[in-house]
Amino acid sequence: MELPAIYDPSVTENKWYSYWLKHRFFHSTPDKRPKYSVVIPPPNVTGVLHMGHMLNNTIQDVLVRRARMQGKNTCWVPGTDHASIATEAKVVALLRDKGIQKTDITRDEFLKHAWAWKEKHGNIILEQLKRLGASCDWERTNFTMNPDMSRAVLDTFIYLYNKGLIYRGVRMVNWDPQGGTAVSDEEVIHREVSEKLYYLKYYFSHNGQRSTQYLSVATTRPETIMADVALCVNPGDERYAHLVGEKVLIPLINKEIPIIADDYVTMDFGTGCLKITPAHDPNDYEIGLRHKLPVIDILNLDGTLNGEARILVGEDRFVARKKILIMLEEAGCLEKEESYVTQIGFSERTDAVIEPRLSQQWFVKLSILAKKALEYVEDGQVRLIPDKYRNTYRHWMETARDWCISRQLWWGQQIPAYYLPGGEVVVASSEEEALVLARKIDSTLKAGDLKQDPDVVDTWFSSWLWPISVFDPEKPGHPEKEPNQELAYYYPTDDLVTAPDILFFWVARMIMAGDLFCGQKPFSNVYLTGMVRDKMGRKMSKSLGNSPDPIELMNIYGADGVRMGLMLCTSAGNDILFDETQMEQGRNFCNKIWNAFRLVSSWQRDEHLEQEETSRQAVRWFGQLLSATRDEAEDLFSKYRLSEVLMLLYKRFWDDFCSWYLEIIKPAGNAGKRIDAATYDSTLAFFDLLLHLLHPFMPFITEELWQNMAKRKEGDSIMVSPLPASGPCNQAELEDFSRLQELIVSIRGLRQNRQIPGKTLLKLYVKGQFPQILHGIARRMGGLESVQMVTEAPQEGNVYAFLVGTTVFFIPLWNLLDKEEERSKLNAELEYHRKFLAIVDKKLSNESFLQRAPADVVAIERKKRSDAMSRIAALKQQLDLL
RNA sequence: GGGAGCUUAGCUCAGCUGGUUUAGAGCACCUGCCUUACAAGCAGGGGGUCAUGAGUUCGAAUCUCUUAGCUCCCACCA
Repeated sequence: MELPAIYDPSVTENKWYSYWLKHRFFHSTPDKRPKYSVVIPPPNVTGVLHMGHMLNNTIQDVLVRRARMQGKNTCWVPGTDHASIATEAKVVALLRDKGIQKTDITRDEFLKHAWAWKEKHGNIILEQLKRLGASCDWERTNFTMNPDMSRAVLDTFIYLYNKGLIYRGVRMVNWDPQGGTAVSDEEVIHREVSEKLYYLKYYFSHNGQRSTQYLSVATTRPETIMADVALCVNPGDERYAHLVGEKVLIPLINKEIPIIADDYVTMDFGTGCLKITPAHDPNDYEIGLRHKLPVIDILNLDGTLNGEARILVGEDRFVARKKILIMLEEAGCLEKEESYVTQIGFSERTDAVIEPRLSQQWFVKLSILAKKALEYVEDGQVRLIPDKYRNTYRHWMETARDWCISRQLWWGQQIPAYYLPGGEVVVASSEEEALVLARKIDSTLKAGDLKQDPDVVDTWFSSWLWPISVFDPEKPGHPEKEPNQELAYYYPTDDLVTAPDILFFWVARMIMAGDLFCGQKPFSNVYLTGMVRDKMGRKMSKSLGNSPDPIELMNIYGADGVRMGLMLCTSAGNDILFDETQMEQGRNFCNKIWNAFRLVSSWQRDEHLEQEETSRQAVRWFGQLLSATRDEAEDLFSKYRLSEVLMLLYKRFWDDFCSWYLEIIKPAGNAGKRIDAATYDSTLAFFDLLLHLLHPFMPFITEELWQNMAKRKEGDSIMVSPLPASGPCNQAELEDFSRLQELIVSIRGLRQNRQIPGKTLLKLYVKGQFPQILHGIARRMGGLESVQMVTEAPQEGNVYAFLVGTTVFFIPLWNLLDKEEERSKLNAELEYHRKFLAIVDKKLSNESFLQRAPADVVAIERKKRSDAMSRIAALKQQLDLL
């Protein structure tokens, strides 16, 4: 069969993916084999594939495919996350386009729209992952809002409530006015923003009358002054001590508020005088509690001002700020303003400025759970890769505050709490059960008297169960229940691959849930990927337009090319700077592999041909090199140094297999395309092994070539074929061979230098060590007519002499030698070795070195010394020859 | 404000518990080649006072501290 010179991924990738699916190679059910399991970090159901997913899922696929090839029963569970806030926002926007307001329809109607949307768009990202080659067990595809997953969430809620680990309370929460919901502390992103600090005049009040004296107060939020309930100074502040107890008037609305004293206030910031706005600032709220001050909330849920504000009612908070500044200015209450850089919280999901808001929410007590979850990492049961994240993890776990889990949304699991007409609450898995509980409080209650809490739980409250619930959805909330067969087999999972930004959101909480319900860790290793950034180190974002479309990239470079490009430059925990030339390198490598195959497949295996000595030696060498490579790769894998594994294989394939091995055994021009059977069989075995080693990284091309290199049956696949055995490895022989390579490189350099064409055969004389068995290869690769061992330099006119190791090689060059140039080159080399010798000598003449350094180190130095000396002697001799 | 980490060739990074020829790789670069597998290729080559200053040590890219620059995490001084 004639193969094209350029590898075309588009004709192979689809073909083999379908083939794999058809034969259910990705599917796993429990059996007697050791297992390897991974759960995917479920991408948002609204999501489309971006470079972060590409990296993350390529890493998972590499680990998963490798485990599968090792004969483990391998299970990679895929699925998506319902992502309450993001999805709800999308559906709301979609409805708005249709002219429907969320407030105009019922909860059930809204959810119908949302599910319809999910059915239509929800699987895009999973389909895209198939393009990448992800070997997920698609028969297990899950969704965090599937009925049994939701059941698990509710059971968990009820269990924790009954245990006293979930409570309801009025707290200052992070309110996202755009999403219309509370969010957890972790979902608030702080960014530095240039703001203004406004100095406002609060005039003293004399029985409600404005005095001419005032107190200056600095604030960044002048629109909240209507919610002020006091001014506050530090009790030790002499400037203000006499004023405590006096009253001032709020500008514009002239409401009288007291001056109080509290240690919280720092004297040297601003004016040392703070306005207290309990409803709109967490610290003020605390102060308000201490001083029994009222709470005046002037904001609506959407961030507009309400009637309590008295002025600017209905205006958005930021519009109100602009307007009130003008009003303050006009009223003479704005003293000055200055630039001020401060941190402001933004919603992770909607990017709206977070508003601290006092409200009734549900919380999970984290202190006990966090302590347990910390232990798993501290004692090494859960390994973080790289382990620098242990510190970060510890810090968070030690300071974690309670987790606000209620969200004022409809898309998600509705909180299983039911309110009695009197305000009491019962928690139960259904309205019927709730009624039974409620009747213990009030026996007259009947169906319909109870009102379910309208909120849903935080999405992470379902995804923290993911590694458990995908296998046994009945286990969460029921620690006493026996695990089902699936959970018993697959749990704990082996590796989790995720980004460090959800270490606390997700990873830590999965460990908590794992401990709570299974008494065990959910996974053994957490591989934390870096972030994919652009070439300039910027985050990829839609607004910058620096985020390439992965599908488009795969169209250009092939899935294998893109996978390779990503894997080559990723090390755990380090960000990767995306550069398309890396994909190009990946594509080029595919082409290299393809063409190596073209070469090999053009040969005719001939039983009657005798194996040449050069081929025999090449086979011997490369077989040993491959054994060593397997061990090295194994070691690197155990350390999760995936990019280094790939680089190792890249070099072995390209440099050693193609540039050396194949070039040596390649049938010479006059031999036609016939090759002896022994060499041919070994070559195919090597190729087979290399394809196996490369398969986890580049699944498509390796399958394509593996299928083509021998007769295969329907149902065969490199994925499930046993790894060919490899032989022993003799280090000394490998070293001999690398000296042979050095020799040939020197000869090639000489040719280039002297412009000696490849066809001109040269004579080589050797003084020193050079194994006889390698002479043939030297002749072939160096273009030599003879190799001869000598004890002295040959007397053949101009002789070029050079060193490899401590062996001296001579090549007669007739009239081609420029003696002057040669002499200066030799002198330079001599100089180098003399300097080197001086350094070694200095060490060896140092008494303390000899006394304190370990014996083997001293021995190495002695060896260096004698090597350097023999080299110097050889160089001197060469100079004499000239 | 607190904590963690990074700084090695033009770029991206290895260099693990200090000692293996006075620092390694890939890419990029330079030179010569369309040599019948591959120009997405072949052969050869150049390039770094290991951010800074000091210390520990017989010996430091590697350990300690200083300074500078970057990154991330945590923290709501208005």
